[in-house]
Amino acid sequence: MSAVFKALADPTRRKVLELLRQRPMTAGELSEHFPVSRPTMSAHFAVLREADLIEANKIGTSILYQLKLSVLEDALLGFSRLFGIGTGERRAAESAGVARPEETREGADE
Amino acid sequence: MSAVFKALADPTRRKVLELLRQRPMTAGELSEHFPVSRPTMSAHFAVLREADLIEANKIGTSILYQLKLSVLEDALLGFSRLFGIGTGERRAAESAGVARPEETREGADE
DNA sequence: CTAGAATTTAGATATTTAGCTAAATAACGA
DNA sequence: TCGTTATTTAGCTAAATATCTAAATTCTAG
Repeated sequence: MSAVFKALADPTRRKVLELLRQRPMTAGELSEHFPVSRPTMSAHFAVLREADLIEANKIGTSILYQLKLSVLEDALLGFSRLFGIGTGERRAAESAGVARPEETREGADE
Repeated sequence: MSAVFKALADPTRRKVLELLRQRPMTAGELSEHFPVSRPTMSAHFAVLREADLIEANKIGTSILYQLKLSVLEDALLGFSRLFGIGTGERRAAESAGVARPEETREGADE
């Protein structure tokens, strides 16, 4: 999981994932969306691969990258659940011995 | 949002947030859970404060840290929604050629 | 006011990271 | 085979990060 969050820490990599949400794209196609060199993009792809967030498939001379949505989903939901955030039940974790209630945010779910 | 993901990239900081989910704790109390020095922990707290994920309140000679769950929630849900993960309807878009000509929104990042 | 406790700031170092250019690899087509 | 295209690997630099020890800050008690 640490690898996933590490990968998500960089804006370029997050945007790559967003692009891949639409459809698989080659390394070159993805690179066109960013103002950095191809080798730099290649390094970003390597980090995303390392985190198992994308999958590479050689197609001729190109490499087609594809989002592994389930991995992203597992990491995000898994972490969110630790805090009662998201699809799961929204549990009031804020009401523990807090001196002053300064923000009663609600209506997330449930 | 970038600051939040940057903050979440470190395991120590993620664990601090988890601890604070249970109840507010002082810097010293939090530090006891980790094998690093107080100044190092203080730096981690600064990153979390910078990302607006925690709030500091001086209590006597101590500093009580408190999780700002809504900020974490907004970041996590906001990003998840970009991928159709979580609260919304999860549609199976994992298979390759989905390619909806739906003009997907992007650039809501950073 | 002085001592002590909790925390942060300062200053230093080692590691990691993001970026670059140039070169290597791989797959194709002529 | 040769040249072209797509991508990665190598090698480098600059900046950011995580860590430490020592010193400064802030607050409370006595």
